[in-house]
Amino acid sequence: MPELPEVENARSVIGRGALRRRIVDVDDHDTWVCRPHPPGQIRDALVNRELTVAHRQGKSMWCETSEDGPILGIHLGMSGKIVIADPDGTEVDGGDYWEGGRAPGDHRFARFALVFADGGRLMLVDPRRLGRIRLDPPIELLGPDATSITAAQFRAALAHGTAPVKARLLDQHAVAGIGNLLADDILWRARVHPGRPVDELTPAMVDALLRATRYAIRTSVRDGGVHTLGSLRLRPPDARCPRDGTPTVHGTYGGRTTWWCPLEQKEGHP
DNA sequence: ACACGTGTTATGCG
DNA sequence: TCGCATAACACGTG
Repeated sequence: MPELPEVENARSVIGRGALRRRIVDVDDHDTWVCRPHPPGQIRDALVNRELTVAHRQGKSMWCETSEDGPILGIHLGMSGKIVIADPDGTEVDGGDYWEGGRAPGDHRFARFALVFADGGRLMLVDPRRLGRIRLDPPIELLGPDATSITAAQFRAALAHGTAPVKARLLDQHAVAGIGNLLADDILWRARVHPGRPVDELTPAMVDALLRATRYAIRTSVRDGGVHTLGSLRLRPPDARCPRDGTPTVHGTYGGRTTWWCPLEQKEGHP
């Protein structure tokens, strides 16, 4: 499922395959994925325009449109994928990221589409319909992007409150782009317990978390996904910490299943 | 059949 | 009002 590396890949798919092509039709009939827009509203706003630039911040994408048109917001959710197809339906580009069991060319779950003048199309393929398409999304609410966050911004994101650090890392308003697997990897790498309240983090822990964030983001983007992260081996069956062989434990923080090494990531005061 | 899920958001509580 | 926790969302997969 998409995390930041997959979203960056999807953005590049849009950048190389969907810009500067005149839009002649839009399939926006799925009012769940396209909420809050009624059917036809996105079409009316985009027909005869072009996408001009594709942006990403965290796991959110958006495109600028020609002639001072609206911003088109795109979010993949947990199951979405961007696919570019030829006029005859042949898939031209789906990126080289996660397929989620989908066979290339399977467009049964296309929930949204831009149709270009030559008949080609950009589709959001999304079986679970957890993705989102909307006009003028509230991008100003996003925190600093995890790929370019500064030390000062990172410290500020963890500075206040009592939330478990794992929940704060997942908060897209604090830092944009950290998903469940990346958060577990960052905490494991930094040897910080996921349940530690952010106001009980020491400066050394915050520094370790920043370094771990940069490492995890950099390597997973380079590798095109989170699947090369060592922390995946914290997960069952019979999972053991890749560093010390301790059987791992799991719980729930920030509403998501969380795995950690009980030897290295201890609760309580350091 | 049933539980689970790599994401977000509405709702409710103190 | 704020910060945080939880349920809900939708549906394929194991």
